[in-house]
Amino acid sequence: MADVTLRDVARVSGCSVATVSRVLAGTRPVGAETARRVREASEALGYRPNHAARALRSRSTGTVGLVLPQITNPFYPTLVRELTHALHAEGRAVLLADCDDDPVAEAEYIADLLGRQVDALLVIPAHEERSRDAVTAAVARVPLVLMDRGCGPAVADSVAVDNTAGMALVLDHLAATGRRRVCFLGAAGTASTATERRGAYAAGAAALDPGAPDRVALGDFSVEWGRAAVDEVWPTRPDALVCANDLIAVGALQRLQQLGVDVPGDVAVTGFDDIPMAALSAPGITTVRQPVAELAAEAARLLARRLAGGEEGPRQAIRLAPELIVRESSAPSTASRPSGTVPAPGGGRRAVPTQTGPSAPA
Amino acid sequence: MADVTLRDVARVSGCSVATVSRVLAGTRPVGAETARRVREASEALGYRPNHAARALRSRSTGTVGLVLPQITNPFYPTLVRELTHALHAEGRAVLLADCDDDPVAEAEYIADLLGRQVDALLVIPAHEERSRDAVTAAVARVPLVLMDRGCGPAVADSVAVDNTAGMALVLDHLAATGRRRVCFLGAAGTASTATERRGAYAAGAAALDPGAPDRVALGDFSVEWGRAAVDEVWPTRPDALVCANDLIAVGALQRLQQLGVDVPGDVAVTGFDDIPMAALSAPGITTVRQPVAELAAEAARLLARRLAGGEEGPRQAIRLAPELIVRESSAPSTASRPSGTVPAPGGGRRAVPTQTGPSAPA
DNA sequence: CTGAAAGCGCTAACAT
DNA sequence: ATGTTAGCGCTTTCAG
Repeated sequence: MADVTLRDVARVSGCSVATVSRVLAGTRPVGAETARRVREASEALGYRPNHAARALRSRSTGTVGLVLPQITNPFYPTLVRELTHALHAEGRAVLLADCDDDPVAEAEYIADLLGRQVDALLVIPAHEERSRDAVTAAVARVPLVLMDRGCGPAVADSVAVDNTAGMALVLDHLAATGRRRVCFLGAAGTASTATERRGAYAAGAAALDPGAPDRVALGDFSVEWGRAAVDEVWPTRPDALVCANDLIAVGALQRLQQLGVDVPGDVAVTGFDDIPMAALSAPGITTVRQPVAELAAEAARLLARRLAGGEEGPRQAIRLAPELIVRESSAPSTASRPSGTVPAPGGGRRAVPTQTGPSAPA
Repeated sequence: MADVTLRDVARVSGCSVATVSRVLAGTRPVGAETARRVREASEALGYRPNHAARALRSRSTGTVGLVLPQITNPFYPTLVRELTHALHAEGRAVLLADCDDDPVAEAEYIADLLGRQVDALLVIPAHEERSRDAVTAAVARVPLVLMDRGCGPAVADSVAVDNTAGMALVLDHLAATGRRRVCFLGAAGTASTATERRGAYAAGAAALDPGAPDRVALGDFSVEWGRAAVDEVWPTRPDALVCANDLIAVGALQRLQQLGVDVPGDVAVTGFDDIPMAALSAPGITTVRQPVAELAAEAARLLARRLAGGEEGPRQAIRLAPELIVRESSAPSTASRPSGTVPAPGGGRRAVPTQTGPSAPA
């Protein structure tokens, strides 16, 4: 309450402010007895360092800015949580900015955060191209790590899941469970998550069926698009819908159920990200889980490295391996129907089960 | 990049640092011509105020701390978004701390944020009692607004939805659609959201059925509990499950579907909060929508008031009215099935629809 | 190992 | 209306 300063601690412990500073920061060796007295006094007075003063003097605020496109995107809360925890563990605080998918707002937030002397920036760019200038400008001022999405080649250090590997996990799984007429419900646009996932689909789907790479519908990463996409592709009678993220999968599932289509009997549905809703949906959605805690830890590590080692060293692009989470939405089409369910009207061939756990690694 | 300071601007524009400061902050009248020169120089040099210095001197960082229990609780992302937008609009930045439902961590974050000289604190307390000391201590140092949950009587200004009114909306709706054997799936514990909602249920349910106030199962605010709670209450054959939040409702719905129970034919299910999942669930969940944007705006307003007007004025406890969102999960039990849907096997009586929009006010 | 002193960049008295 | 000056609380030379 009463703002206790270094001077107060110095007075009470009977030494100079310099000594107190050294004890508390551990910057330089201090006599054991003196150190004890200082710590005692500091404790007794309830001393709290004034970060503003410290920042002014040491040019470091112990603060990092986190700029993201939409906290309401269900993939981000978990990421934010892991990031804040990782950074707090290093004694840093997190300034949060939600730019609402607007690159202009994003640029303003970045500028504002730089003005507030953040030590570093963590950015999930809102747009592949339109975020680039602001990010590039920021990179020149502070360490900056890009997360989740890219923003041009080698613009900054980056950490993301290996989307290509994730899509391969899905396709392998579908192949192994007898699906052939797969079809991709993806997102148009240049976001790296969109391009990488659809690229990986195109590359891998040919192994299932020569026609598969062309069975692609592109919209955005939303539930609404998932619903609409089903109407677009259903006439081609696919036996699996590979969705570019879980929201699309949720939408697809809804529309299929509305149409009376049996999932997974008639068609399998898969997602990407493993947002909470994927597990809670009925049927549960088979998806690719991003290693969120590890992504956060890597980002924090990269930042720490730049903050310590200065600017040197080449840009790093870290890709972490995802994990396939198998749920009911992709149970083999050959599976017998669970009891308590009614056969769909369209009627489809189906037979022997192969084995499907609620969650199995690839 | 090159750190331009007030002095540089002063030198170039040919006046004193004080004048420059006054021009840029607009604190005091300055000659038009001088002001122009200053602004020009500042522009030309790319001057960026140093917030650390400003904070040290003026004892105001333009920063507010936001402490919450769990960003992964699906109700909070929207709130966080609205709060950050409201505060950014006033030129403040937001320091985020997720205490992971741990009052001890919460206390540490609060102390840390105070050390970082936040101008104010926004706290969603993790615990009704165990958060109190930290909050009380913080209230003595900076303006503080409690959100969503309480933390003892009149500890600080607070903003929350009117839980009692919300529960009344639900009960009225159920009564109007012919439900009588209602039953409450709530949360034990002393969080205000838990106590107020179950209190309101107990108070209002008697109007439907004398036995209703006693048909109560208490657990926590989770999907898992929703599932378990169904097993606990289903033997009493209720025709409506009033859930204390949407997560419980989602769990209840899942378990009911697993049991082959028809919703809303056999039983209606309602939630509270209107998290995104409530709309996306199948059937959509009837729920009570919190006026999130308004809650955020009120909180920002309260903070601004304290920040401007000093400490004076009595503590305010603002309660905002919620809105009932009617979805399929509570359609009258007499409703006919939408076309394109397959009859469930368990077979339940059902008939004419009354009218159900995807979203209707009470 | 410790103390004295010089600011970090800015704002707010206090002069003029 | 403008300039001068004194710090905000801390870290960090530089002496001792």
